[in-house]
Formats: sequence, C-alpha cells, structure tokens
Amino acid sequence: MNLPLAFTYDSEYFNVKDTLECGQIFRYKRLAEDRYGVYSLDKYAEAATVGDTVEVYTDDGEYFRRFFDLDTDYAAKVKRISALSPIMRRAAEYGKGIRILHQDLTEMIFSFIISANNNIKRIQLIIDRICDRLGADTPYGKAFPTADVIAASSAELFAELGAGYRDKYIVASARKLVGYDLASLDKLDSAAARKELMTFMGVGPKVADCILLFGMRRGDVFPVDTWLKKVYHTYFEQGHKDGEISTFFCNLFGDDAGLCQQYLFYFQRKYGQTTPNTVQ
DNA sequence: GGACAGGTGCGGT
DNA sequence: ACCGCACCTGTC
Repeated sequence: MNLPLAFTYDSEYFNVKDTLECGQIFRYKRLAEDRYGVYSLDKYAEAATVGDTVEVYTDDGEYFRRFFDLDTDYAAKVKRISALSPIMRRAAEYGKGIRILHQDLTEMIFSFIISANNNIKRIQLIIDRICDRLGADTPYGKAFPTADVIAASSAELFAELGAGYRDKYIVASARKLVGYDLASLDKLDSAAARKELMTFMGVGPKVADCILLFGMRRGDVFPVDTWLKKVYHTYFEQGHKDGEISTFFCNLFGDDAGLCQQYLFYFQRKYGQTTPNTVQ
C-alpha cells in the first residue's frame, strides 16, 4: 500500500497519539513511534508526526480532514476551558492535542454497545474480530460491517467473537437499525436524541452520550464512566448521586462539556492510575 | 487468582 | 422512580 500525502497540519493542537488513545476510537494501530494507522468505516489513513507537523497519508483527504475536525479552533477552546478552574487548566493543557473525531454514527453505536463494562484492549479485540468476519474487503483491510450485515447474523456469532453477554444487544440493535432513519435524530436536541438512542438494546445513558459526542458531534453531552466518577469525587464538589454527575458537568461546561470530558478522562487515566474510588 | 473494565437490563420495592 | 444485582471474558 502506497498512500499519498494528502495534507499536513500543525501539531500543537493536533496530537495524533493523544487523539487516538483518549478512548474515542478503537480501530487504530501504532505503526511506529510517531506513526499511526486509523480506520473509519471502509476508509484508512496514516498520520505521522514530524517535528511540529502532522503528515496525513490517505486516498481520501477530504474525508480525513473532516474526520480529524481540522476546521475547529482548538486553541480558542483550550483557552476558554483553561480559564474555568485550576483542574481544568491542568487537564486542558495536558490534553490540548486531542481533537474530537467525526466518526460514523452506526460504527459508534455498535462500538460503544461493546464498550459497556469492558476494557479498551478487549473492546478493540472484539471489534477487530467483527470486522474480520463481517466487514467488506477494502484495499486497506476490512471495513466496519453495515447494520444490515450484522442484523442478518446471529447472537451466537458475536458470542463466538468474544462479545460476551453483549452478543444479543448487538443483534437486537442491528435489527432495529434496519430501515431506521438515523438522520431524523439530527433534528432532535441532545436530550431528546439521547432518550431515543436509549431505546436501543445495550444503550444506556453513558453509551448514548458517547454515541452523541463521537457519532453526532453533540458537544453538549458528558459521558460518565468509572473514571469520570472518580474525577468528580476527587476534584469537584461532593453531594451529587452518580446518576446526577453527567447533568452536573453539562451545566458546568455547556457546549464544551464533551471536550472537557475527554480532557478529564485522559488526564485521569494518566495521573489517576489507581483503583476506582481511591483518591490519588 | 481475584478484581476490574469507558454499564446495562432486569426484577423488586 | 429508584435501588441492587448478575453478567461474558481478556487483562492487569
């Protein structure tokens, strides 16, 4: 495979490693110290960091320019978020190279159904096996399968591929997606779209927020997982029950909530590598 | 070898 | 509406 250089971009607010490893995407691989391969649907790109420049190699530069969110001014966002509080300044400074990717909605639905009560290594393993088994061939490997193909499969297949008890969630949601008008979700506000997404089997509040943030570009949501619960209890005011933490952060951060969540998640995974509920 | 994973569905109050 | 609990399985 000989991919052409499609474009370059300044690396100060585009850190490829941080963007890919902050948990928003599962289909990527480290090819070398400063070179990563990234898959989205049936597309593929490689991003290499050379000095203060990121070089992106792909056959579809238009797709990946959008995918990497290169039209958004992250310097302004980091500046605004840094001004909020000392902890946000630290988290934003640490994660300032993270960009919220424009990922495919269907791929996000299945990926985050699989992510529930799971670890990142295993999530990647399961998704890779699903693509290998059901994805269409591309010049770069296997594509992410369509909902139609998943719907035509059985729960037993996904159990075989290691999905565990999520096997039936994957199939049930795929069958609901057949003939479903996902574009209609764009007309809803985030709260209404979240409620609708939660009618899919395997999609609860946290997974719905991830789908909204990573698959629908809704910056005004705040996915709360074990790491963010720990962040809340460590750095923010006490007193909210777990089910209220997302709303608390949404009210605090507004339209920057999703990006703030990524900064805090990545920051906590870096500096809070202790068991949950243990204050570092 | 046990605890833990980027939680959710379910049944019981 | 709000608990508490079981849950596949790879990794640490």
